[in-house]
Amino acid sequence: MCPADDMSHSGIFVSEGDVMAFRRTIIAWGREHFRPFPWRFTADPYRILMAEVMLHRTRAAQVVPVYSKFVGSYPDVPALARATGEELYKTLYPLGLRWRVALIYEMATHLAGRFNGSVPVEKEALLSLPGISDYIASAVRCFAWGYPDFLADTNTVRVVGRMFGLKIRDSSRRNSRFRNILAALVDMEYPRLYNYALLDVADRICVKKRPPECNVCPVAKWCIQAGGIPIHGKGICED
DNA sequence: CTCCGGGTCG
DNA sequence: CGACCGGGAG
Repeated sequence: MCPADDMSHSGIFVSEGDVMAFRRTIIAWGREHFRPFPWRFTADPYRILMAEVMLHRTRAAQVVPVYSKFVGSYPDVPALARATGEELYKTLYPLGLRWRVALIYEMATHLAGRFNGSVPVEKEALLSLPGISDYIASAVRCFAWGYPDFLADTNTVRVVGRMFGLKIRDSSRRNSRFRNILAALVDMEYPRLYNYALLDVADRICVKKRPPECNVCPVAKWCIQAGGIPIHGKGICED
């Protein structure tokens, strides 16, 4: 029996109220350290979807100029559907992963053909789009419509892995224990702010490079790695 | 579960 | 050099 199967008795969180305090704390920190990427100032699901595809295995800073040029040239699905492959290739080339050019082009075809030029809100429909899996589907649903979907990527998995002392592997973002924790932690009232904050903590504080910045981490008191856990920490769980 | 992708920048 | 707000193939 590992921590996190029940948040309130995980040894990390002593009660549901403690979980709420965690959410409030990370959101408060997130508001002060919000990274102002251009795709964070729109609720247009099309633009958020395109941003997430561009962010796939690509540094956010590298995406910024390409994203801005892209939405200027193709502000909506019809405009994208009219684009030529050569135009798209030139716009997206600086991002690398050139298979994304064909993917985005194909995506425009699906959105225009099957979804009347709009981005579907249902998880199943999003997952039916080419190149879209759990992370991007959830990110679009949360950031565009405010659904409290959890985000499981290498960064958020690293944060909860350290918090709960779970061994982090390449497969952890698809592991049910990690996913259950991430799902249980999401703030149901402010999911956008919460998920932005979690991503920003992962990027600015809980960095992959060791050691992480635990001395300035806003949620260190709920983290085994940071030496928080006041009373009965359950220790490391291997698997 | 493991492995790969790509131009770009810290 | 190594790593990047993941997804699909093997």
